[in-house]
Amino acid sequence: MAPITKQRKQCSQCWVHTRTEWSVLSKTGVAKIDATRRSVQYRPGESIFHQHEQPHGIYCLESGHLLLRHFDSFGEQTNFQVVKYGETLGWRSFFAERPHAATAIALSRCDVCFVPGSVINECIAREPALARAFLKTIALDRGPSEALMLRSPRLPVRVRFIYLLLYLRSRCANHTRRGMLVYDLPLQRRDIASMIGIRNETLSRVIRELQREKLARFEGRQIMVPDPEKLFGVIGVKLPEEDL
Amino acid sequence: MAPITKQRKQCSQCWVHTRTEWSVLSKTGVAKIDATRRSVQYRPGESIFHQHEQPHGIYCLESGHLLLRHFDSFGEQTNFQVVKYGETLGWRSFFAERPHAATAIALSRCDVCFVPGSVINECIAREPALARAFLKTIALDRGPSEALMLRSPRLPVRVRFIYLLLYLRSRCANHTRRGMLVYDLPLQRRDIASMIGIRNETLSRVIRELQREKLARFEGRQIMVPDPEKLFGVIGVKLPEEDL
DNA sequence: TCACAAACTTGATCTAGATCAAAATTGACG
DNA sequence: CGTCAATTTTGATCTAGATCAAGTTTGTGA
Repeated sequence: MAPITKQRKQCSQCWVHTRTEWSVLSKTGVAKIDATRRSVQYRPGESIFHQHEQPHGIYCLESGHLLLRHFDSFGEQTNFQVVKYGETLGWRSFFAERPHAATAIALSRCDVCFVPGSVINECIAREPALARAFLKTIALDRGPSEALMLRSPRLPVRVRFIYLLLYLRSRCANHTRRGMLVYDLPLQRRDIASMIGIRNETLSRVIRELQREKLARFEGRQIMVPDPEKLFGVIGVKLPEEDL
Repeated sequence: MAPITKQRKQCSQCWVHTRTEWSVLSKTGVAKIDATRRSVQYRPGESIFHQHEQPHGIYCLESGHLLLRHFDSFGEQTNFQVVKYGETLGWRSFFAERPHAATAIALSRCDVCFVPGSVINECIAREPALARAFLKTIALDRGPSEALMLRSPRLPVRVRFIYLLLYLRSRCANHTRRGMLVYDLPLQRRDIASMIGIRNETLSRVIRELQREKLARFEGRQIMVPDPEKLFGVIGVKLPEEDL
């Protein structure tokens, strides 16, 4: 089935616009983007762009979650990023002027806008604030330290998994009033395992262990963490005050 | 011993200026930077900035090599980048507006210029081309795929090591006319091991093995690769024509 | 050029996590 | 609601690479 293309409401009225890099743009800039963007809906499993393809612009995720997945020459695949509604994607390859290093796969129903590169280039030339915004986005994206923690082969699997939960917190978790952290994962076990470079079976065992230690409860795709401070304390990370 | 501060020749006459992001700047821009930058010389082992420090600007490496090293909360350290003369550094944290995620350590005698953030901000606001240049730099920096190959715990150590050689090629290797690739590493064995997350001893064994297979010859800090195409073929990477 | 420390290599074990092989659970669809 | 396929869990082994313990080489400074 081909993805569904439809014209949506204006950018200036789109809630996403206020939360992304575009928010720094002038009205003229937004109008220019609005005039050329294209909105497409994807179903779970469909892909938005493919590894090795030449990038032609930047995407904007209006709803849903998606996954960035890299295939290497050994046939192994690694998921290295979850993208949440309200984020932009595809900028790294676009600004690097290199083929995409990953494939973006919809995890749920996704509304995605595509903004052509030519328009972005124009806007950046005219409004330095947009460049600043993207500079910050790229600079923050999985800064070396975070990537290092998730993948360092020297760290035990359970540590890497807890780091992953830390990473996923802002993307698929909510706090309840009792301070409990609740994840609604858009991911299967296999996808989770692939994010920290381990096998399915190993993930199962780690989960069992954390469950036994009462650090977290796992029910299907839901994870409940009764005491986040305790869980993340295991990896020596203190959560900022406002997060508890 | 305190690092040596000295005033050097003008930026406009510095060979580095022509090869970095600054090259896109107007004369006025360059002059502005020249007026505020500060040049410092470091000896091997000295550090240029420290993990957790707040960034105040961007550095420019005029000569020498340095290493970016990350310390985690488990006391492990990971080297994740070699910076070569003619490159800038410190931009990621600067643009992310976050503390440095790594410490920069001189591997050899290094001449480093520091450009204060306020001037960079001014230049970027005035000349979008500079923002573009940095966007490209950050976007290219260890794009996910490269980082993934060097650190993926699923890849055997020998594969990660060959990927490391591929990565280091542009930073500390030269081709001879016979097509042989010669590395002059500014790194000790332990530093190399730390870049791919393995132990010293394991690195020794991998080296011995590659030597035995005649894929490379190791003499101290020099590595000779008689047939690069063959070596990198092991990891399924084809070098672009112009590199052979 | 000698002596001591640091860096590196080698060999012998040990173990975390992979791999293999079933079972158990979940889910999708008629 | 029942059936079949996909996903996940569990258990039993196996192994790459870590760890531990000597050696050996290299480098540095008197």
